[in-house]
Amino acid sequence: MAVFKALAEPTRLELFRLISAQPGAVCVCDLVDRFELSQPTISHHLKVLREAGLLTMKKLGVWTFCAPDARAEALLAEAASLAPRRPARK
Amino acid sequence: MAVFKALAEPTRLELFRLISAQPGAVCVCDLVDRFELSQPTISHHLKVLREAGLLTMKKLGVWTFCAPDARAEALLAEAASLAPRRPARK
DNA sequence: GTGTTAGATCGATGGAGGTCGATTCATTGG
DNA sequence: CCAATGAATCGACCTCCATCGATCTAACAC
Repeated sequence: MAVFKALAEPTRLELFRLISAQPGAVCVCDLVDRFELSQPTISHHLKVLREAGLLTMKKLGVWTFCAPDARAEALLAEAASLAPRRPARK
Repeated sequence: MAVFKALAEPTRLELFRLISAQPGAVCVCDLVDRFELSQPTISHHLKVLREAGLLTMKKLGVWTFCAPDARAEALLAEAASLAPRRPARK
């Protein structure tokens, strides 16, 4: 369950939220501007999200764009399936 | 999103899986036997899961029993709602 | 009372990981 | 060619946390 480890970090959760909320792809340079963190740190977090199957990155010229991975939906659905079908007993 | 932090730890994920899979409540002593970890460590992980709203614990005599919290289903559903409705673009 | 057992709490330790500056690579432009 | 910019990688530092042994508390049996 790499999804849990990836989204357990507040910055990564916010990164994924931002990228998921955008209709199109987001440039990495815009993400670096939005957070008060260094560029290497953002790059590191994006790598973790990508390796978890949550993001895809596409390089266009000098810029790199991020978008939700197609597998993200299935991964999060699988995470939600951990919930017990039967409610908790007293 | 304390749920992500709680389930990011492999031992806690397995603990929650075990407890969720059981139809009834599970005794803490059985959990300590099942894992090759010390009793304080299991106790610590159960506390984290409980504070995240995933588990409830009920003391009966000398034993303490664990069961999924009623909020667990909603918490995991909220986590799954992070997925973008629109699939990723190229 | 004492002894025993289940479980929580405390303190210390070691490792994992988030962060940064410096560097390197890649691409574009002059 | 060289310079500049976007982004990744590297090394080091530092904080957080998983883990343990030791201790403490609670509940039961005697």
